[in-house]
Amino acid sequence: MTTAPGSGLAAQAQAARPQPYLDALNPEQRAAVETLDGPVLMLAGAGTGKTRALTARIAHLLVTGRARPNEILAVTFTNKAAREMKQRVGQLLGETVEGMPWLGTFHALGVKILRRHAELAGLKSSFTILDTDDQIRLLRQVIRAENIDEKRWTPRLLAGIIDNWKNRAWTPDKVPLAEASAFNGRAPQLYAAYQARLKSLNAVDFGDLLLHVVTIFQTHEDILAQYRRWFRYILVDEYQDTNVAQYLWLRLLAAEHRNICCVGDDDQSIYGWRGAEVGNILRFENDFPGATVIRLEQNYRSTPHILAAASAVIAANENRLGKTLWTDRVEGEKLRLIGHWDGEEEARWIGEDIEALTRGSRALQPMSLEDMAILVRASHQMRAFEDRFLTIGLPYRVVGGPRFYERLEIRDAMAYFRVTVSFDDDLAFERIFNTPKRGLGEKAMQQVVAAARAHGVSLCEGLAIALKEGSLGARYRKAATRLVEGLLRWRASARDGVNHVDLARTILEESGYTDYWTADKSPEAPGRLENLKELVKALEEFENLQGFLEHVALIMDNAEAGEDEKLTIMTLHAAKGLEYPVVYLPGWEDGLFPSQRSMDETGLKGLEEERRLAYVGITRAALLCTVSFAANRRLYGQWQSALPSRFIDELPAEHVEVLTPPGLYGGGYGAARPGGMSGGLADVETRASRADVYNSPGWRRMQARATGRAGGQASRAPVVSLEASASFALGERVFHQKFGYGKITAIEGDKLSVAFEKAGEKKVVASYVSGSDDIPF
DNA sequence: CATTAGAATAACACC
DNA sequence: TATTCTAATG
Repeated sequence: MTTAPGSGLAAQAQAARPQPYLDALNPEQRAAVETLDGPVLMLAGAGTGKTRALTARIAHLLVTGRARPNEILAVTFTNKAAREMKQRVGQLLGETVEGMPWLGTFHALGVKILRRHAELAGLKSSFTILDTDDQIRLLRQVIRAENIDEKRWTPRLLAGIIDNWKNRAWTPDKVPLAEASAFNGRAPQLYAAYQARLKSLNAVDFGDLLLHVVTIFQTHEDILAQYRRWFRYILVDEYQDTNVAQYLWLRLLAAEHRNICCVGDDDQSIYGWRGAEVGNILRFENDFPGATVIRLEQNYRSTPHILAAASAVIAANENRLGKTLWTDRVEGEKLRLIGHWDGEEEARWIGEDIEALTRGSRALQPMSLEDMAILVRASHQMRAFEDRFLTIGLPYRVVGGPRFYERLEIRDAMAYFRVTVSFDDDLAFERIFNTPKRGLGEKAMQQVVAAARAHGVSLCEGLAIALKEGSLGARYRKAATRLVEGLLRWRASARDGVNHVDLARTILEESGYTDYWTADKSPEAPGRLENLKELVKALEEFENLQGFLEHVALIMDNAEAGEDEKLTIMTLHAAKGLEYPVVYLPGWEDGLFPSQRSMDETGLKGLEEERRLAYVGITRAALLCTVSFAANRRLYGQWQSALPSRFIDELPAEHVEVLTPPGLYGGGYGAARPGGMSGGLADVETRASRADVYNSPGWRRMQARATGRAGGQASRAPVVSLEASASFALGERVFHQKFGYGKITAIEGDKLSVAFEKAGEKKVVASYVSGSDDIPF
């Protein structure tokens, strides 16, 4: 039993220390900082300085001696946020706070706790964390083992289901019958089999990091009590995005002292698909009766127009607590809206606009690229921008795109490290077994599996045994022996304390992996070698291989430390919690944003989440926010056309400046060009027509089309084709991307029956067919 | 066993 | 369109 440190005398002595960090706070923030005891719910709108309040609160806890750094549990949503918070607390206190060991994401904290009590979950404390890729491969094995058709019931689907269950803290035996219909009712059984496989691999997936810890807390009074004593104060950021498992975790820990402070904004709840429950935030006062609720509503980030536009959009949501953000700023740009013919033009326009801003345009000072961000709904939108910016040489950085650690060569290399660290890691072993190619194929693997099964050991040991007892085909012996010897040698080196960076290099060389890529003459080979070098370099920052592997599993954000100024491209999700002076929000088209899938799957709920995403996007901007959409976009190499997002209708006209791009709606006057648009006569001259555009027949027509023909005009024809009628006539000769030419034999609504010349009679959706005379060439 | 051509399929967001 | 999977061939 430790006595409570920081109480009594120490606290009094320290209370006298200066607290300059309080001066910078408004009354609400200050209340949030100084109400230290008991439950506190901070409802903090976008840009209201909640991070400032949170960090000040931590500083206050430390300065007043209420808690030591290691007695505060602070949960953030992303690793980036955790880093930033650590740094800002350090700044407030004028020194780096050594050790806030319990400041991190739920997952990072989960690992930490689980490592201490792994045996209670049937694991060794050296367990590995599987990434999504491994998870899918493992699930495929499980599905195959049960003789289920993996085409109909895909591993991906099962992964989603299990993830969902884990988010709700359901172990296989706790899955309610009513939820168990997928996979012909066998999903819980598959889930159980999967958990068993994980255990035997000494591995966990992301969901387990929470689930196991909750289970341990629920079943081991003593351990829970220990942590309750330990974490004297609990802080939770982005509370609106916590799922049930996380909620239970927090409630278990806070139940006794109730010193829990949750910060959230129901309007920024954008992780419903990951099991987040906005209900958690709405229920807070029930869970913690007598909670102090503090609202932060003064926005320090955005100009009035931006704020008004964002507020108007979010106001369309039914289910919200309701908040009124205000600002005492007066001046500022309106939100800009612009439509484009296609995605490429959108990218081109944004590129030019950005360049104009760096030179100084509009009423704004020249801007640094660091101050600008393009926020997209889906990561595939990034490509058009990357292509464009590469050609014009505009430096950019992608956050959260295809990640470094997901590349083939990096995953291969890491698999080698993983097996070296843990021979039990069958998944990694499978990966390296014949990588690089060493003549050990499926047959060889089967023999290894047989040996491993017979002795009840891992594949790696199975291979060693098979070699020893001679059950491995003669043709495989040479290569297999080399592999086993290599692994043993590397393992021994690791044990002898050989520097892990050198060891990594050795592994890559001795395994033949580096040579493999050196010998490869394909154009991407040099890049891959380059990446491997980078990987080895990255190891330097860690103490050993294991530490590195853990880092990689949890921290997938590539926080590239770049000195050069770069523009940022990222998803809306990744942008939460960040702010930029200049923000571009491209791709506001129905179907893309709001995403069709989101609406199909969860209906109104999904739509409202999309709308919150729009709100998050707009509120990232401090000075200038530009929304854009494209009439046509390439999807899977097919041209698709779309209507402007319904969220665009929700932007109040008085806060929006509609720009007309060259070439659309018959526009094209120079005033619309970036660089040429700064005030002056042109502005006055075109204002009326711009407003008209926003309310123009063309606009209305596009709206009206929502009910009419949807999609596909494959033609690159001029703008006029937007107006061309799309109706088809019986007997008309048409062209289809896949089936070629054919004649229409029947029409039902938007479905056509077509007798194709090559493919025979097919039913197709009208939008995939074009009249044969406007085929693009 | 490896290579290859052709087919299938994919893409919503993240720790 | 770009990647991945499959079956057929070397």
